[in-house]
Amino acid sequence: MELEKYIGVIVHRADLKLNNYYQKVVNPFDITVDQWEILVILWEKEGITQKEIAERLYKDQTNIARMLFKLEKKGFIHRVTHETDRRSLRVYLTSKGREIKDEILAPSIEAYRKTIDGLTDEEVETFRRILSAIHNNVKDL
Amino acid sequence: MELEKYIGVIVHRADLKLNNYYQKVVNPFDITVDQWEILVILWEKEGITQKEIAERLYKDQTNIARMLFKLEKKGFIHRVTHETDRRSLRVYLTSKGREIKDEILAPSIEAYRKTIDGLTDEEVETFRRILSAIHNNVKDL
DNA sequence: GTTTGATAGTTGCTATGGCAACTAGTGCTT
DNA sequence: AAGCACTAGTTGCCATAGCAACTATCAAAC
Repeated sequence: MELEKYIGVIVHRADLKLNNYYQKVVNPFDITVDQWEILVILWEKEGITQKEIAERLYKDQTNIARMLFKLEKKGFIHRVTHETDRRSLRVYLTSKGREIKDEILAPSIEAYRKTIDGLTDEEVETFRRILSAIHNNVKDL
Repeated sequence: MELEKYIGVIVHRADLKLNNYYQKVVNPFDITVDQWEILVILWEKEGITQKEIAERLYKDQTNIARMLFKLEKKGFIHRVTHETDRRSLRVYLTSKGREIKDEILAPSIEAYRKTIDGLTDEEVETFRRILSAIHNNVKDL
């Protein structure tokens, strides 16, 4: 069976290019795409724990912790021990972390627009639906 | 804008799950998914150079070299200097590398089937077409 | 035939991903 | 209150990804 027939193979290749492109978009802000994802969550709601961020992003708690460490080192966020549960850390934005929210929005939307260029709204919706179905098919296997 | 609206984000999440599932399929053969991709190419044609493998897989030559090193260490392939161009290395399968070809085919096809479970042929084709369009939209940006 | 530019591959660095083992704090049970 | 299972987070290990700098070789120009 040909390599390109496997859905995983073509999705992986597309993913790499997409990530590559998105990385160029967020590069000027001195963050990575994954760090940007964390910031998006925090712009929505501050004070959540590392575990909650991991769940919200469907990512490994281990890596969230490491990314947060880098974001903290770069001055975008800071972490404080949870008042009632001293195992947990609440994550808050610094002013630097809050400031780039508005700056990054326009290039982000522009990136989204370029990603779906030439496709109809219906095609994009169809794509989302089928990708979601595929995702569901393999997520618990 | 919501995180899940970004195509790159949802493609990335799906990619991780797909890779995770495919990894479980090839695990019994003591290889990773990316190493399996290299083997698929070699089952098709032996004696090609590392550069050719990288081009065929749209991957970084650097990483192909490292993966080949691991495949060699595990005894699946061996490399010999090109007869006329001593900079190049031709990659060949060992008997061990050839043997797993047939063993791995059935589980691979089964994995493919599970991936697209519940989707019509037309939906799969549509998905391939739109993914390809998205891929093309970002690949040179 | 020597210089010069291009090419194949390697090494080193930093990024995330996923897993296992570990620490420290929590909370239930007795 | 002592014991024990559970949980949040960290550390270590190995996987790929992408980039820059490097070595060795080739090939074309002179």
